[in-house]
Amino acid sequence: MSTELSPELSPQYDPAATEPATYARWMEHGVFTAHADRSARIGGDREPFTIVIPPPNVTAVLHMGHGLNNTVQDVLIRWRRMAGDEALWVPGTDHAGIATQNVVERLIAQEGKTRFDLGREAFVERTASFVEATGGAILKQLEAIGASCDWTRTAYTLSPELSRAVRTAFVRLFEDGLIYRGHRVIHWCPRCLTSLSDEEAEFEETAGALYHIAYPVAGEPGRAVVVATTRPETMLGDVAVAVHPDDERYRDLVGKHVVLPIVGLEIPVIADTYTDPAFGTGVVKITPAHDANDFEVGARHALPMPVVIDAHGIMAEGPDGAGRVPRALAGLDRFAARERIVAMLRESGALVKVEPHQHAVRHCYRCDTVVEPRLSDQWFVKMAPLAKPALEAVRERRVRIVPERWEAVYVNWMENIRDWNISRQLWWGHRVPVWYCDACGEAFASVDDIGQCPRCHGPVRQDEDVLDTWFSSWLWPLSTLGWPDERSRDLAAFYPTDVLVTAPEILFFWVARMIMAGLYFAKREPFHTVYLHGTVRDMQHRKMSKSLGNGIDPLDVVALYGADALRWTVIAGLGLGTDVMLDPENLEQSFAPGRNFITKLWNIGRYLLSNIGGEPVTALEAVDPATLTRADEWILARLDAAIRECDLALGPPRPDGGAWGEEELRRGMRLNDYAETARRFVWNELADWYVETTKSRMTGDGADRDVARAVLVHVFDAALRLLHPIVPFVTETLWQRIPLPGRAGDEFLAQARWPAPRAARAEGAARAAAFERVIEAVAAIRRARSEYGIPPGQRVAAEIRPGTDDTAAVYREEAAVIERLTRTDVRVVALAPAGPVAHELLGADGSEVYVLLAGAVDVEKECARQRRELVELEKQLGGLEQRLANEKFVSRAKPEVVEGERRKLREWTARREQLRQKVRALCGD
RNA sequence: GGUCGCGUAGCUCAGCUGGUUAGAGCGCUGGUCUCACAUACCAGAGGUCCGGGGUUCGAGUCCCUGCGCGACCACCA
Repeated sequence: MSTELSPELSPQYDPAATEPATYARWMEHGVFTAHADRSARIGGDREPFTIVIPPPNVTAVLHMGHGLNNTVQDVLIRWRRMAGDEALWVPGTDHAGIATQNVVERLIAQEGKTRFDLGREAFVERTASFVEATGGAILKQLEAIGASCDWTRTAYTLSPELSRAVRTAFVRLFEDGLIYRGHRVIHWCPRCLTSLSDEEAEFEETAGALYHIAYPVAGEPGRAVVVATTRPETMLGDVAVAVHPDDERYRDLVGKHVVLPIVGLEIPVIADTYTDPAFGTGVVKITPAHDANDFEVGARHALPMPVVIDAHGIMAEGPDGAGRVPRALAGLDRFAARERIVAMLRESGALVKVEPHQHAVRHCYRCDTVVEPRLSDQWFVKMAPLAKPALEAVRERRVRIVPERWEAVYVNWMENIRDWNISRQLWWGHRVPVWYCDACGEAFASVDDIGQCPRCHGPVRQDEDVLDTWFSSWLWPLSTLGWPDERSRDLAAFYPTDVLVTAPEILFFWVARMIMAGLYFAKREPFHTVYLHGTVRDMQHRKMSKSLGNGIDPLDVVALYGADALRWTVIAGLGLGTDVMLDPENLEQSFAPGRNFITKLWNIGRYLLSNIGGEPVTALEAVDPATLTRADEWILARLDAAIRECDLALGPPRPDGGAWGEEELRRGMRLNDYAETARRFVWNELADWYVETTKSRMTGDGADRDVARAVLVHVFDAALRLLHPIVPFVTETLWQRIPLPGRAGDEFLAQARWPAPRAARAEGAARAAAFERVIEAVAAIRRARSEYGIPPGQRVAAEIRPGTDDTAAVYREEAAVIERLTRTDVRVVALAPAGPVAHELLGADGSEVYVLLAGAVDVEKECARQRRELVELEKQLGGLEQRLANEKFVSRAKPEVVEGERRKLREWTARREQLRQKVRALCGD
């Protein structure tokens, strides 16, 4: 890992041996540590560029989704670090209330205990020590994939600092009247025994049944109304049936009563516009305690709200529910009760019919249990006032969402936002910072613990509930940088952050709420770009998941192919807005392209080091431009083009001014384009062409060798810089070895400057373009050789008839290069050879290449081929002529398009003439 | 039900505001162990751009429609 090691590289790159050591060196030298005082926002001379990690659950284990997500962030942060920004990537973990509590509950279940056996305090302690012992493992795993996080700033949502942020946020919202206690029907998980937010109760399409049940009309024997329900067990809690006020069929029933089957209670028929006359029978049962909509109806009509299902999903008489759960049903699980009730209804003849019914049922996002709507008291955040500025931030382009289409989803959600239930009946999390005084009945929200009632000094008790995990996550960009401490240097230096990289699934859970929190608490949106990347899927396009067993362990990949191969594969496969497909059955196929490319880089490095020699290398700036060969000019031009394309694919890094302009709004963040551009340059231009041309120059001595060495080192250095963000390990390792002119000893590629294109020189551009003629000639000769099946060992001759005087010089001077690359003797001639030849026509300037085969030419074959080519050309030419003859095209198309077509017409016409002559000569007609 | 997206080579996908002979990787075929690299090199085959209409001088690209997928949202019990 140091330049003092032997100049030779091992024949094979060994990532397993190299990567951990390289990472350790970066850490040792604090390469990833950001310095607040260097931020231009507080007087420094660097633009800050900040990313906060989407904190993985503290108990999580790295999976491909993390691999993808964090590689993307690392590419961006390494890019900006090299580009001269003060780059900060804040890592950390989320305490993950429900998820972690579930893990520990499962753990103690193995001991035959429940959390209630332990009691709250002991359970929280147990969980905390569990987290301490095993948590955060995922952060270590991130090191293995090369994540350049600033580990000196690692955060945790349940740390004392972040807890203070949570309490401060709560109290501020409470005091501003945006947090309130609500009594209503919420989503309840009977397994986790907690309420859930709307977002945590996920829809799942389910094939259920629609049960039609007859409710006899009281006092009108023989008459009944039929209601339809998917959850018959809730009927025990019915307090009314509702019809639409305009529904003629039932108008006379409104105000009368029906008899609730099984229970035997008389309940009123009410009129409410909530009822859809077109659905089912147009009569709907009203169960205020067990359905959110029915709750609204019940509240409108001041109906009682009897509870008939308890917290565990068991049929039981709760508040107001006395006498409603018959002994035969009491104690039954809700689904067992459903079956029993249906059977009872069938027996009594009240069950009219059962229809299959496809509908969306909500499930707990943590444990997948069917959610039960439940009447309870919860803490809510009023969202409308928070959503308004967050909506404006996106509309006014201070925040952009990439890909753009997610913007509409965001807007739609924001416009229809509902209040956020933030209390959870869990033990693991931030306890609601509210204290109650039983004596004076007051409730106090406070950042600091309250020991006694501030009013009457009586005893107080803290709210039992904890806050939704996302109530701490939504503060993440603020809290990790030191908020609410207004004097925090990090906050001043790095907030607002820049890019937020995550999956679309948590756009609402997290991203939208962070924007709201940032604007509310700090008056600034927390980032200017939300980059939503795709999902990692298998070849059947299924999400990778533990339960399907179709996952790929990123650490397996690292062990087999190295972190760089993993990173390369996910970045190269990540089109904007597309998913990444990987085959868990065939890791070789999935990751070989990455590994092969890294091997390619390694081998270029080997070539360079074994040919460069020990003498000092001249800096390119010190090389007299007049001594650059065409190949030199060409590769330097290609490098500049590659740099420009990469810059275009990646940036701009931030909006110019406070908001994104129309022009730049959709630019950048195309990481796969960046990867592909860099790969094409390194492989198809640098390795395939330029390196080949240097081989003969390296064996020589004198000035030209030094020029070649200077250019080769310069170009390879730039290539390594260009690629470092994607494949940091191999590039750093190689970079440490290459003999860069004027380098100090302890520098890292990770901190080296991002390459910039050189100032353009007309002379150089012309010479670079001339090298394209060489490439064409080589390709033509190779094609002819291949077509005639000439063994590589067999020496044949080729003659080139230049199209212009200028190119004549090019071929003469580059003949050696062409000979080397084709193993063919080359002569530049003024006339076409007399005898039969294997002939390949050139493009651009009309040059022709003849491959002389010592009498082995198959004239018939050659004739046929040239004929085919002529026919094809004439067809194309016909279309072109037609287009140019079309007045409308000439007058309406863009001038440069027309001009291009005219040029093409001239070239093709000349080629047609050449081809015709060839065909005449070959075919004898 | 609402909104949005997708359908281009065997597979995974690029193709920007409509304008050269539609590209890449993998796979496939043929040839090479050529002194950095067989995890490689060289050459090649393979596409009615989902179907049907339309706008236009010109459509893979824009519009309509059909078919087939997918995502997000949603109080049809």
